[in-house]
Amino acid sequence: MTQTRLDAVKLDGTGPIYDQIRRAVRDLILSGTWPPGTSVPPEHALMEQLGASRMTVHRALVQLAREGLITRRRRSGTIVASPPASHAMLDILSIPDEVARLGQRYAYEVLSREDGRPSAELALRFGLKRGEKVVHLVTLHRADDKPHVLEERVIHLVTVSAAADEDFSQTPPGDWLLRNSLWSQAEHAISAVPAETDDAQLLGIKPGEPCLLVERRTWNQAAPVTAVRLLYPGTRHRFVGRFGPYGAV
Amino acid sequence: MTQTRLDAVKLDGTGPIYDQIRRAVRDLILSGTWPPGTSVPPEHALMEQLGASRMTVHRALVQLAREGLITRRRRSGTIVASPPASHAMLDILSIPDEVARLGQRYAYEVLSREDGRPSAELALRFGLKRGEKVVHLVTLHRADDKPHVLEERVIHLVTVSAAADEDFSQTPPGDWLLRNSLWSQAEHAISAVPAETDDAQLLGIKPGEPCLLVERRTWNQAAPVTAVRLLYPGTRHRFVGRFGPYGAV
DNA sequence: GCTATCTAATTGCATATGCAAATGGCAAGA
DNA sequence: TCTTGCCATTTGCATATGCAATTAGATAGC
Repeated sequence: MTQTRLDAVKLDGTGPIYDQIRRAVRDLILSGTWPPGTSVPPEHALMEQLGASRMTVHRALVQLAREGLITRRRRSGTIVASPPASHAMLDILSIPDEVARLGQRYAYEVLSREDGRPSAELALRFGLKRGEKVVHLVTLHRADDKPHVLEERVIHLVTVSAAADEDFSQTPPGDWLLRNSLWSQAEHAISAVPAETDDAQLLGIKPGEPCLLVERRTWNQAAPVTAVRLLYPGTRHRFVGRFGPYGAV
Repeated sequence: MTQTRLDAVKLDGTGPIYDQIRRAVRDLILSGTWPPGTSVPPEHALMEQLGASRMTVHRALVQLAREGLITRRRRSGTIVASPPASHAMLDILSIPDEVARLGQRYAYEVLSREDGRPSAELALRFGLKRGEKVVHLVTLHRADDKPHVLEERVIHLVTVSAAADEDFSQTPPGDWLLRNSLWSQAEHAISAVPAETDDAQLLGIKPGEPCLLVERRTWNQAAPVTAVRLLYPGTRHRFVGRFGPYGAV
């Protein structure tokens, strides 16, 4: 359990007090200053430190709890929650988990790796600037030995410098990043494309067969972290989501 | 502005009072008793009717407002919100809106319609029981005159009986349903499939070209409402979503 | 050592109170 | 008629207070 520095909580004076508190704590969590497992100061302490009433502090923390950033228990106190490993809707971030959920055996291999500045073609494909140093990886994931998804990824070394010293032989890059990087925003797009000849061969399908292409880019406070293209054989794969009229269920 | 019957709000005695109030109001909204636009009684009135303090009523309503079920304005009061026409992530429910967002001109035509009990093939495709009476529609949506998406839909008459008397010449079935039916749950799946010969011709592409297939089924309290298959030419279409580590942004 | 009991820390909930902010609608005035 | 200003209604926010529920950790008893 990490020690918490109380004076790290700073209000900015704009908007309602409860919301200032909420944002202050949220920012400490999202910035990584208070990593998952950190205990958040009790309402009492925050109340004194900030000069607000307990109910006001309470309101901020209750809201953060509903947003899933913290978990609270009587007497035990409040701790920073771990981000959910997989995401609602269509975004399952861990491919090993995804395969396990299908009840199949997972395996993967790194097909290629290049470090350094991107080639013109690579920069174009992932929208990189030529100067940015990246790790470029191609990985094939298998389920019960059959090709499951082909992953092509760049990792920005300026944001995730540790990636230079990791060989990804034990942990696939997506899972490694989940544990070794922070992200605050992601964007992804899904489309259907025909398989290129090379990719088709790797996936064990015919060229031109439909594939689901998931492209995802991830940032931490405007700094790029990673970008990935996941190519799924379309006839074998589908994304399922469940929701209600006012939001995800 | 619909008149609101105050005594419709009934607490069930289980759990915190603020949550009883929240659920009571929520249920009145989701059941359609208070349709969108209805004005919710002011905090004062609820406070007296329920014998709770204003702050407790307030807490319930504030939470419903954050969930998007109601909108509140000082002095004007609180009204039931309209369900968002389009949905976060990948689910844009209104195809006219989707096309308008691309800055293109929208048009559509109903290619076929059959009412009654489904054929064996249709029942299989949509997972229907043979006895269920449905409307079966095939609709082609165009953007700037080019085929945009091919829609095949069944509407369950037992749940949406008004569909029998609607010819869908003015409003496409998806939009008509948004206004003329209630739903509480939906499930959708996205996959990539090759275009069948017939579908390819309608969409103006070659047979076997990749398409994005969105299959969505919708229920209201366990009763099926509608099921739809949307076939998008894959190379022209993509779904985009944006989110953060703890949920949609 | 093990168990039952107690204590106190911490969050959860509800109430009462007061003031602030926004604004629909009325009234007065031009 | 049109505009301006005022008032009453309604929600928004913050505080103070008190008690309930949970439970980690200490203590006492065996």
